[in-house]
Amino acid sequence: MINKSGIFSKSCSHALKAATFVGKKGLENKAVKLKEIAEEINSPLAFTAKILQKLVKANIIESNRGAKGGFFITKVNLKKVVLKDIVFAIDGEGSYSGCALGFEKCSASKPCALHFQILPIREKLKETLVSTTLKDLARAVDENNTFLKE
Amino acid sequence: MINKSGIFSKSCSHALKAATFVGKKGLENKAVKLKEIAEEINSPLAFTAKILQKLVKANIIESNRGAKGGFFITKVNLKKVVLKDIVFAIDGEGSYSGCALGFEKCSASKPCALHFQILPIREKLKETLVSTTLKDLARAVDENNTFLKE
DNA sequence: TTTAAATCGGACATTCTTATCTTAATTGAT
DNA sequence: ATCAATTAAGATAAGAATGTCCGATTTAAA
Ligand code: FES
Ligand code: FES
Repeated sequence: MINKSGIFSKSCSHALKAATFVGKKGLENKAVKLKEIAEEINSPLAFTAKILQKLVKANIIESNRGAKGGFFITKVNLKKVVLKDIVFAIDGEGSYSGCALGFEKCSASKPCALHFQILPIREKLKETLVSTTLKDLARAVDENNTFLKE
Repeated sequence: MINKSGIFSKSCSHALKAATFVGKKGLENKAVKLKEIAEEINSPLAFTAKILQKLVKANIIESNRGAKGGFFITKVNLKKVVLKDIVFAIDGEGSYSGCALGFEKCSASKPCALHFQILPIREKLKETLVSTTLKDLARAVDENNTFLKE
Protein backbone atom coordinates (compact mmCIF):
# COMPACT_ATOMS: atom_id res chain seq x y z
CA MET A 1 0.00 0.00 0.00
CA ILE A 2 2.99 2.27 0.20
CA ASN A 3 3.27 5.06 -2.32
CA LYS A 4 5.28 8.18 -3.05
CA SER A 5 3.63 10.35 -0.47
CA GLY A 6 2.13 8.60 2.45
CA ILE A 7 0.54 5.35 3.34
CA PHE A 8 -2.69 5.47 1.37
CA SER A 9 -3.64 6.46 -2.15
CA LYS A 10 -5.10 9.92 -2.45
CA SER A 11 -8.53 8.51 -3.18
CA CYS A 12 -8.29 6.45 -0.05
CA SER A 13 -7.11 9.24 2.20
CA HIS A 14 -9.83 11.51 0.87
CA ALA A 15 -12.31 8.75 1.60
CA LEU A 16 -11.04 8.34 5.13
CA LYS A 17 -11.26 12.05 5.76
CA ALA A 18 -14.70 12.38 4.19
CA ALA A 19 -16.06 9.43 6.13
CA THR A 20 -14.60 10.79 9.33
CA PHE A 21 -16.25 14.15 8.79
CA VAL A 22 -19.60 12.56 7.97
CA GLY A 23 -19.05 10.49 11.09
CA LYS A 24 -18.35 13.53 13.20
CA LYS A 25 -21.66 15.05 12.11
CA GLY A 26 -23.26 11.67 12.63
CA LEU A 27 -22.39 11.89 16.31
CA GLU A 28 -25.14 14.49 16.52
CA ASN A 29 -27.37 12.86 13.90
CA LYS A 30 -26.79 15.53 11.29
CA ALA A 31 -26.49 15.17 7.53
CA VAL A 32 -23.94 17.21 5.59
CA LYS A 33 -23.83 18.52 2.08
CA LEU A 34 -21.14 17.65 -0.41
CA LYS A 35 -19.88 21.20 -0.52
CA GLU A 36 -19.38 21.34 3.21
CA ILE A 37 -17.54 18.03 3.23
CA ALA A 38 -15.19 19.03 0.45
CA GLU A 39 -14.37 22.29 2.18
CA GLU A 40 -13.88 20.67 5.53
CA ILE A 41 -11.45 18.05 4.28
CA ASN A 42 -9.78 20.26 1.71
CA SER A 43 -10.46 17.98 -1.20
CA PRO A 44 -11.71 18.85 -4.70
CA LEU A 45 -15.50 19.00 -4.88
CA ALA A 46 -16.21 16.79 -7.88
CA PHE A 47 -13.66 14.21 -6.87
CA THR A 48 -15.02 14.11 -3.36
CA ALA A 49 -18.44 13.47 -4.85
CA LYS A 50 -17.13 10.42 -6.67
CA ILE A 51 -15.58 9.03 -3.53
CA LEU A 52 -18.68 9.64 -1.46
CA GLN A 53 -20.69 7.74 -4.03
CA LYS A 54 -18.40 4.76 -3.57
CA LEU A 55 -18.87 4.92 0.17
CA VAL A 56 -22.63 5.01 -0.34
CA LYS A 57 -22.51 1.98 -2.64
CA ALA A 58 -20.40 0.15 -0.10
CA ASN A 59 -23.13 0.83 2.46
CA ILE A 60 -20.81 2.76 4.70
CA ILE A 61 -22.69 6.05 4.56
CA GLU A 62 -26.06 6.99 3.12
CA SER A 63 -27.31 9.87 1.06
CA ASN A 64 -30.48 11.79 0.29
CA ARG A 65 -30.96 13.62 -2.97
CA GLY A 66 -32.77 16.84 -3.55
CA ALA A 67 -33.28 19.89 -1.42
CA LYS A 68 -32.37 19.24 2.21
CA GLY A 69 -30.41 16.25 1.01
CA GLY A 70 -26.87 15.34 1.95
CA PHE A 71 -24.73 12.55 3.29
CA PHE A 72 -25.09 10.94 6.67
CA ILE A 73 -24.24 7.84 8.65
CA THR A 74 -26.45 5.83 10.94
CA LYS A 75 -25.57 5.37 14.59
CA VAL A 76 -25.25 1.68 13.92
CA ASN A 77 -22.74 2.13 11.11
CA LEU A 78 -20.82 4.77 12.94
CA LYS A 79 -20.05 2.21 15.58
CA LYS A 80 -19.71 -0.74 13.25
CA VAL A 81 -17.63 0.57 10.35
CA VAL A 82 -13.90 0.05 10.72
CA LEU A 83 -11.09 1.54 8.67
CA LYS A 84 -10.64 -1.67 6.75
CA ASP A 85 -14.15 -1.29 5.34
CA ILE A 86 -13.27 2.09 3.90
CA VAL A 87 -9.90 1.02 2.53
CA PHE A 88 -11.52 -2.01 0.88
CA ALA A 89 -14.31 0.07 -0.60
CA ILE A 90 -11.83 2.38 -2.31
CA ASP A 91 -8.65 0.44 -3.00
CA GLY A 92 -9.76 -3.15 -2.76
CA GLU A 93 -8.29 -6.00 -0.80
CA GLY A 94 -4.89 -6.24 -2.49
CA SER A 95 -3.96 -3.08 -0.70
CA TYR A 96 -3.65 -4.82 2.57
CA SER A 97 -3.00 -8.44 1.91
CA GLY A 98 -1.02 -8.45 -1.34
CA CYS A 99 2.59 -9.59 -1.54
CA ALA A 100 5.20 -6.90 -0.96
CA LEU A 101 7.05 -7.82 -4.13
CA GLY A 102 4.01 -8.32 -6.29
CA PHE A 103 3.63 -12.09 -6.25
CA GLU A 104 0.16 -13.21 -7.21
CA LYS A 105 -0.48 -14.11 -3.62
CA CYS A 106 1.50 -13.89 -0.40
CA SER A 107 2.19 -17.34 0.92
CA ALA A 108 4.54 -18.86 3.43
CA SER A 109 5.13 -21.82 1.13
CA LYS A 110 6.74 -19.64 -1.56
CA PRO A 111 7.75 -16.54 0.34
CA CYS A 112 9.17 -13.59 -1.57
CA ALA A 113 12.45 -12.02 -0.53
CA LEU A 114 10.66 -9.56 1.72
CA HIS A 115 7.99 -11.82 3.13
CA PHE A 116 9.44 -12.33 6.58
CA GLN A 117 10.29 -8.68 6.98
CA ILE A 118 6.94 -7.35 5.81
CA LEU A 119 4.54 -9.87 7.30
CA PRO A 120 4.68 -8.57 10.89
CA ILE A 121 4.17 -5.03 9.68
CA ARG A 122 1.21 -6.01 7.57
CA GLU A 123 -0.28 -7.89 10.49
CA LYS A 124 0.03 -4.86 12.68
CA LEU A 125 -1.57 -2.73 10.00
CA LYS A 126 -4.45 -5.16 9.58
CA GLU A 127 -4.98 -5.25 13.30
CA THR A 128 -5.21 -1.48 13.40
CA LEU A 129 -7.52 -1.28 10.41
CA VAL A 130 -10.00 -3.74 11.85
CA SER A 131 -9.92 -2.46 15.40
CA THR A 132 -10.29 1.25 14.71
CA THR A 133 -13.88 2.33 14.15
CA LEU A 134 -15.06 5.36 12.30
CA LYS A 135 -16.53 6.52 15.58
CA ASP A 136 -13.08 6.45 17.16
CA LEU A 137 -11.79 8.80 14.49
CA ALA A 138 -14.88 10.98 14.53
CA ARG A 139 -14.72 11.43 18.29
CA ALA A 140 -11.07 12.40 18.26
CA VAL A 141 -11.75 14.98 15.58
CA ASP A 142 -14.82 16.23 17.40
CA GLU A 143 -12.76 16.73 20.54
CA ASN A 144 -10.12 18.59 18.57
CA ASN A 145 -7.46 16.04 19.36
CA THR A 146 -6.86 15.32 15.68
CA PHE A 147 -7.57 17.17 12.44
CA LEU A 148 -8.90 16.70 8.93
CA LYS A 149 -6.99 19.50 7.28
CA GLU A 150 -3.89 21.54 7.95
CA MET B 1 3.07 3.96 0.90
CA ILE B 2 0.14 1.66 0.56
CA ASN B 3 -1.26 1.10 -2.91
CA LYS B 4 -3.72 -1.06 -4.78
CA SER B 5 -1.56 -4.14 -4.90
CA GLY B 6 0.98 -4.49 -2.21
CA ILE B 7 3.16 -2.36 -0.04
CA PHE B 8 5.54 -0.81 -2.54
CA SER B 9 5.18 0.77 -5.95
CA LYS B 10 6.03 -1.49 -8.84
CA SER B 11 9.20 0.45 -9.55
CA CYS B 12 10.23 0.00 -5.98
CA SER B 13 9.51 -3.69 -5.80
CA HIS B 14 11.36 -4.26 -9.07
CA ALA B 15 14.26 -2.31 -7.59
CA LEU B 16 14.25 -4.39 -4.45
CA LYS B 17 14.24 -7.60 -6.46
CA ALA B 18 16.90 -6.42 -8.87
CA ALA B 19 19.17 -5.24 -6.08
CA THR B 20 18.68 -8.49 -4.23
CA PHE B 21 19.63 -10.51 -7.28
CA VAL B 22 22.69 -8.36 -7.95
CA GLY B 23 23.46 -8.83 -4.27
CA LYS B 24 23.12 -12.58 -4.50
CA LYS B 25 25.68 -12.63 -7.30
CA GLY B 26 27.78 -10.19 -5.33
CA LEU B 27 28.13 -12.82 -2.61
CA GLU B 28 30.46 -14.57 -5.01
CA ASN B 29 31.87 -11.40 -6.54
CA LYS B 30 30.15 -11.84 -9.88
CA ALA B 31 28.69 -9.21 -12.19
CA VAL B 32 25.41 -9.86 -13.99
CA LYS B 33 24.00 -8.65 -17.26
CA LEU B 34 20.78 -6.72 -17.56
CA LYS B 35 19.13 -9.51 -19.48
CA GLU B 36 19.85 -12.05 -16.80
CA ILE B 37 18.55 -9.76 -14.08
CA ALA B 38 15.32 -9.03 -15.90
CA GLU B 39 14.71 -12.72 -16.47
CA GLU B 40 15.56 -13.69 -12.94
CA ILE B 41 13.18 -11.21 -11.35
CA ASN B 42 10.51 -11.45 -14.01
CA SER B 43 10.46 -7.78 -14.82
CA PRO B 44 10.38 -6.05 -18.23
CA LEU B 45 13.85 -5.58 -19.69
CA ALA B 46 13.81 -1.89 -20.60
CA PHE B 47 12.07 -0.91 -17.42
CA THR B 48 14.51 -2.90 -15.35
CA ALA B 49 17.32 -1.03 -17.10
CA LYS B 50 15.87 2.28 -16.01
CA ILE B 51 15.60 1.14 -12.43
CA LEU B 52 19.13 -0.25 -12.38
CA GLN B 53 20.39 3.08 -13.62
CA LYS B 54 18.74 4.78 -10.67
CA LEU B 55 20.40 2.34 -8.31
CA VAL B 56 23.74 3.07 -9.93
CA LYS B 57 23.24 6.81 -9.60
CA ALA B 58 22.32 6.33 -5.97
CA ASN B 59 25.65 4.52 -5.49
CA ILE B 60 23.97 1.35 -4.40
CA ILE B 61 25.27 -0.84 -7.19
CA GLU B 62 27.84 -0.24 -9.93
CA SER B 63 27.98 -0.97 -13.60
CA ASN B 64 30.44 -1.56 -16.43
CA ARG B 65 29.58 -0.87 -20.03
CA GLY B 66 30.66 -2.77 -23.08
CA ALA B 67 31.55 -6.38 -23.67
CA LYS B 68 31.94 -8.30 -20.40
CA GLY B 69 30.09 -5.47 -18.71
CA GLY B 70 27.21 -5.78 -16.31
CA PHE B 71 25.95 -4.76 -12.89
CA PHE B 72 27.61 -5.62 -9.62
CA ILE B 73 27.84 -4.62 -5.99
CA THR B 74 30.89 -4.27 -3.82
CA LYS B 75 31.32 -6.35 -0.69
CA VAL B 76 31.25 -3.14 1.30
CA ASN B 77 27.93 -2.01 -0.14
CA LEU B 78 26.40 -5.43 0.09
CA LYS B 79 26.86 -5.23 3.82
CA LYS B 80 26.14 -1.53 4.18
CA VAL B 81 23.08 -0.96 1.98
CA VAL B 82 19.77 -1.26 3.78
CA LEU B 83 16.29 -1.45 2.32
CA LYS B 84 15.63 2.16 3.17
CA ASP B 85 18.40 3.20 0.80
CA ILE B 86 16.70 1.44 -2.08
CA VAL B 87 13.23 2.71 -1.25
CA PHE B 88 14.58 6.25 -1.00
CA ALA B 89 16.45 5.96 -4.27
CA ILE B 90 13.30 4.97 -6.13
CA ASP B 91 10.32 6.50 -4.35
CA GLY B 92 11.87 9.23 -2.26
CA GLU B 93 11.50 9.97 1.39
CA GLY B 94 7.80 10.83 1.48
CA SER B 95 7.12 7.17 1.03
CA TYR B 96 8.10 6.37 4.52
CA SER B 97 7.70 9.47 6.57
CA GLY B 98 4.79 11.31 4.94
CA CYS B 99 1.48 11.87 6.69
CA ALA B 100 -1.10 9.14 6.24
CA LEU B 101 -3.76 11.63 5.20
CA GLY B 102 -1.56 13.76 3.00
CA PHE B 103 -0.71 16.64 5.32
CA GLU B 104 2.37 18.53 4.24
CA LYS B 105 4.24 16.99 7.11
CA CYS B 106 3.40 14.54 9.85
CA SER B 107 3.61 16.24 13.20
CA ALA B 108 2.41 15.51 16.69
CA SER B 109 1.48 19.15 17.15
CA LYS B 110 -1.16 19.02 14.42
CA PRO B 111 -1.88 15.32 14.08
CA CYS B 112 -4.20 14.13 11.33
CA ALA B 113 -7.13 11.88 12.12
CA LEU B 114 -5.03 8.78 11.58
CA HIS B 115 -1.78 9.94 13.12
CA PHE B 116 -1.96 7.96 16.34
CA GLN B 117 -3.08 4.80 14.57
CA ILE B 118 -0.47 4.95 11.82
CA LEU B 119 2.56 6.21 13.70
CA PRO B 120 3.45 2.92 15.41
CA ILE B 121 3.10 1.05 12.14
CA ARG B 122 5.30 3.49 10.33
CA GLU B 123 7.87 3.26 13.09
CA LYS B 124 7.93 -0.49 12.80
CA LEU B 125 8.30 -0.22 9.05
CA LYS B 126 11.15 2.26 9.38
CA GLU B 127 12.88 0.03 11.85
CA THR B 128 12.67 -2.88 9.45
CA LEU B 129 13.84 -0.85 6.49
CA VAL B 130 16.92 0.41 8.27
CA SER B 131 17.86 -2.83 9.97
CA THR B 132 17.55 -5.17 7.00
CA THR B 133 20.59 -5.18 4.75
CA LEU B 134 20.72 -6.19 1.15
CA LYS B 135 23.04 -8.96 2.24
CA ASP B 136 20.33 -10.35 4.50
CA LEU B 137 17.94 -10.60 1.56
CA ALA B 138 20.60 -11.90 -0.81
CA ARG B 139 21.62 -14.65 1.58
CA ALA B 140 18.08 -15.83 2.14
CA VAL B 141 17.52 -16.01 -1.61
CA ASP B 142 20.84 -17.74 -2.12
CA GLU B 143 19.89 -20.37 0.43
CA ASN B 144 16.53 -20.85 -1.29
CA ASN B 145 14.61 -19.76 1.75
CA THR B 146 12.95 -16.94 -0.16
CA PHE B 147 12.32 -16.19 -3.82
CA LEU B 148 12.48 -13.44 -6.42
CA LYS B 149 9.81 -14.76 -8.72
CA GLU B 150 6.89 -17.10 -8.53
C1' DT C 1 -46.93 22.94 -10.52
C1' DT C 2 -42.98 25.29 -10.68
C1' DT C 3 -38.57 26.14 -8.85
C1' DA C 4 -34.35 25.67 -6.47
C1' DA C 5 -31.25 22.58 -4.10
C1' DA C 6 -28.98 18.46 -4.03
C1' DT C 7 -27.01 13.96 -5.37
C1' DC C 8 -26.11 10.61 -9.45
C1' DG C 9 -23.79 9.00 -13.41
C1' DG C 10 -21.33 9.05 -17.42
C1' DA C 11 -18.08 11.30 -20.47
C1' DC C 12 -14.10 13.86 -20.64
C1' DA C 13 -9.41 15.87 -19.31
C1' DT C 14 -5.15 15.87 -16.94
C1' DT C 15 -1.28 14.10 -14.59
C1' DC C 16 1.61 10.43 -12.79
C1' DT C 17 3.39 5.86 -13.23
C1' DT C 18 4.87 2.23 -15.91
C1' DA C 19 6.86 0.57 -20.02
C1' DT C 20 9.04 0.64 -24.67
C1' DC C 21 11.96 2.13 -28.43
C1' DT C 22 15.82 4.05 -30.49
C1' DT C 23 20.27 5.92 -30.67
C1' DA C 24 24.62 6.86 -28.46
C1' DA C 25 28.67 5.69 -25.74
C1' DT C 26 31.89 2.36 -23.93
C1' DT C 27 34.59 -1.69 -23.81
C1' DG C 28 36.93 -6.27 -24.85
C1' DA C 29 38.19 -9.33 -28.36
C1' DT C 30 39.58 -10.20 -33.09
C1' DA D 1 40.87 -0.50 -36.76
C1' DT D 2 36.80 -3.05 -36.66
C1' DC D 3 33.18 -5.53 -34.60
C1' DA D 4 30.08 -7.28 -31.32
C1' DA D 5 28.32 -6.90 -26.70
C1' DT D 6 26.68 -4.13 -23.38
C1' DT D 7 25.07 -0.16 -20.49
C1' DA D 8 23.38 5.05 -20.79
C1' DA D 9 20.12 8.30 -21.96
C1' DG D 10 16.42 10.55 -23.99
C1' DA D 11 12.04 10.48 -26.49
C1' DT D 12 7.84 8.50 -26.71
C1' DA D 13 3.85 5.56 -25.74
C1' DA D 14 0.43 3.17 -22.99
C1' DG D 15 -2.12 2.82 -18.74
C1' DA D 16 -3.78 4.01 -14.28
C1' DA D 17 -4.94 7.39 -10.97
C1' DT D 18 -6.73 11.75 -10.25
C1' DG D 19 -9.66 15.39 -11.23
C1' DT D 20 -13.51 18.08 -13.98
C1' DC D 21 -17.84 18.93 -16.42
C1' DC D 22 -22.41 18.60 -17.51
C1' DG D 23 -26.88 16.84 -17.93
C1' DA D 24 -30.28 13.71 -15.51
C1' DT D 25 -32.75 12.71 -11.46
C1' DT D 26 -34.79 13.39 -7.06
C1' DT D 27 -36.79 16.10 -3.41
C1' DA D 28 -38.69 19.87 -0.51
C1' DA D 29 -40.78 23.98 -0.41
C1' DA D 30 -43.08 28.03 -2.31
S1 FES E 1 5.14 -13.61 -0.35
FE1 FES E 1 5.66 -11.53 -0.63
S2 FES E 1 4.96 -10.69 1.22
FE2 FES E 1 4.48 -12.78 1.49
S1 FES F 1 -0.05 13.86 10.88
FE1 FES F 1 -0.89 12.39 9.55
S2 FES F 1 0.25 10.66 10.09
FE2 FES F 1 1.09 12.12 11.43
